[in-house]
Amino acid sequence: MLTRPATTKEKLMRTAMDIVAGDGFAAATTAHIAERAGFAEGTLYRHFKSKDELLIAAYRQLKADVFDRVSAETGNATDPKARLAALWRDMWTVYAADMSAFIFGQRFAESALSKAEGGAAHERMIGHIRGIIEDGQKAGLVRQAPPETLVAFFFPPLVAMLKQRVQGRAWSEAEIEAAIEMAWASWTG
Amino acid sequence: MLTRPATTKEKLMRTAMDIVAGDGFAAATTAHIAERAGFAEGTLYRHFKSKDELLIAAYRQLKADVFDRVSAETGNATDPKARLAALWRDMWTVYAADMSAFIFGQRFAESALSKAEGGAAHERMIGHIRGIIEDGQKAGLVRQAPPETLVAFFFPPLVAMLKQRVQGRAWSEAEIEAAIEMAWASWTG
DNA sequence: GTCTATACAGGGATAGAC
DNA sequence: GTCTATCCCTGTATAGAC
Repeated sequence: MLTRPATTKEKLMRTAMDIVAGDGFAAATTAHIAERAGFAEGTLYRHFKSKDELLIAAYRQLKADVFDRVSAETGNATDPKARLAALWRDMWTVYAADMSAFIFGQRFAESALSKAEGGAAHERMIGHIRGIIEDGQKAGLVRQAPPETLVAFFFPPLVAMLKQRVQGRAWSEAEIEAAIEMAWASWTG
Repeated sequence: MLTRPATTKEKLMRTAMDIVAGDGFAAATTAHIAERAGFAEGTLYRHFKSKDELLIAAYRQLKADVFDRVSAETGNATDPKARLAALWRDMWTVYAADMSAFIFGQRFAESALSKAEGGAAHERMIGHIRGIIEDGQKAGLVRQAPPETLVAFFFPPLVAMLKQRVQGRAWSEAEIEAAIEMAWASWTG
């Protein structure tokens, strides 16, 4: 979902994603998706049982791709702070390079479809950072707060900054550096 | 929008809000809204030009109500840390008491309608916390980072914790206290 | 202000030929 | 696998009586 779509199925998913990101779920009609992907409407139903299934498949694929990309690049670092920084930068890089994917992910997560999806795709990413947190707590570097709280000071600020980037806010390297410092400061106190 | 609806107009807005919060925007049809509010479908159009206008009006009203409630309670505190804590607690109290309003706000903000709304309603709340930040920076208590960055370590973690609350996560007083400490730690380093 | 009835368009999904 | 044609239903909005 992050690379250029090759198959018809991928093209349909990618197109749906772009439409949702650009004009919202209401604009993502089967007619619109098929037309913009360059296929007939009937073709869509040869690849997906329903429109909702198409959107859910696109979301799952997106999350899987992001997870793979991020966990492939991170992982070498040893101390918790370096791992936090690496994960932040990886996610930033991936989403900044594909704002359409980022916006789609946000919108999907707030839609009623996320109920049907279950949220399993997102859980893996949470597990990733939980590992960093728990190692840091064992080493006595990270404060003894519930992991959920610590996670709330990692992803949400990152996402908020990406959202501002969508609106045109340019972030310098120094500002990103500072944000990572702030996340770490919240973890350590 | 946070108190019990009195007029027909308010009843329609409140019902629309509850439906969106419960089953998403797709479920908020004019027929469904009118029926659940106890009116005929045609009545809706005596109070609003369109369905979208109804939803936008509900969002604006909600944001205005939350802003009034929060700024009425906060304001007495003097030092930045106490003001941060007071604002956090106020917002927590308001939204925790009305999860439907909270979810509607989140969903609306990620919908295409937010484009038409403009985001002015949300800006006032941002302005509120910016005041705290700038005073803190002048006093040399808060780090010299861009206010946008500091805001990203206030609202987003708070919202993330409220979202978990919606999912059934119970937060103790001590945990909320700790979260406020973490927000402050991120601001001071 | 509210209701009933209705017009009208648009959207999801299927059938069947190629 | 893909396209064309089509069905049916739902959703928005209006007209007009009470």
